[in-house]
Amino acid sequence: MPEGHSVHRIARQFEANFAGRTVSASSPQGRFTVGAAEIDGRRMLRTFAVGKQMFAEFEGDAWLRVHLGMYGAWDFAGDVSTTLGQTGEYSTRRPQVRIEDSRGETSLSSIGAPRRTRLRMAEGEQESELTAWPPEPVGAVRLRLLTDATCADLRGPTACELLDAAAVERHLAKLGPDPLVDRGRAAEERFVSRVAGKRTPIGILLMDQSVVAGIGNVYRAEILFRAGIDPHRPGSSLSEDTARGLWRDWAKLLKIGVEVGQMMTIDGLRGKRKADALRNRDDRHWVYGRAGLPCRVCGTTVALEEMQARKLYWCPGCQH
DNA sequence: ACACTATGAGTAA
DNA sequence: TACTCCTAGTGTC
Repeated sequence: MPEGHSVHRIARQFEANFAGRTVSASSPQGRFTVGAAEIDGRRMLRTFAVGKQMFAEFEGDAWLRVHLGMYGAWDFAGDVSTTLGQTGEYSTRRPQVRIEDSRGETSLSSIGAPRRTRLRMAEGEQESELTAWPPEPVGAVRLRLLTDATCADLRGPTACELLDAAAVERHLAKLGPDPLVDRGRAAEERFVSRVAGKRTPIGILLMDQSVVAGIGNVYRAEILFRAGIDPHRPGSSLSEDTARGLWRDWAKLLKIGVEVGQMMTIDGLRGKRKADALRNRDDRHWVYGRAGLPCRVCGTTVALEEMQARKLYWCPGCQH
């Protein structure tokens, strides 16, 4: 679920609903009690994402750093106003969180990873429980951030810690360029030169957050397929233009991902095919998760192997 | 009840 | 390369 696009969406959600507001913080699960107490009652100044990491600044030089890891998630409830799309990443298999906006209208949230529905009441439950505010925490909520109107629950992060500005800088310094943060030509050049100087397979370089921030296992496989590049090729074997193309395609896919709320890596679809792709994860990618199936382009069986303890999907027919 | 999986990454060996 | 941490959903017995 969380590659770079999700984290940018979540950061935007915090900007929309938490920035500038006083926030109460707690750790219902109990594993972040001290940190939550530290920011409880402070005003959140801003939130931004770099790669897969999110940083939220609170007044008084208190920074929250969150990394969702492989299955971390933020669930939002209450007023979740946003200009983002509402495509519904989890519409088919996961229940959504019902959102009531400031006008009292109800919609479904596709932000974060809604895993619980409040649409259905258990038998015998009171109506008041349905609309209780704040909602009862469900599952292992590491951190709950709450304003008068909006509730954000964090579960399963691989990192959740409080830092000062200097420590934030140290984390940022380790990260490679993120197309949504580093928009200039310099970022592109930084990526290109990092790739050109390494004999490491490009399939590994794309996953290295110090080379480029935000790409995960899905985007890695898809970007390389789209470029027709064998993941095993050393970075140094790619032409400068080819490396540049990878960066630009990542920038394009990331932008789509943030807008749509899904890793849509087969872009340009229309009509039924687009609808299918939005609804079914199986129709969304060229090679990711398609081991043993025929390549959508050439029919060659999509290969699967372990690379750095992660599953690598690619098409030996299309990628050289 | 238990086993296994996942869009991640740090650390030890 | 292997182990570790975090959580929830799915599949198997």
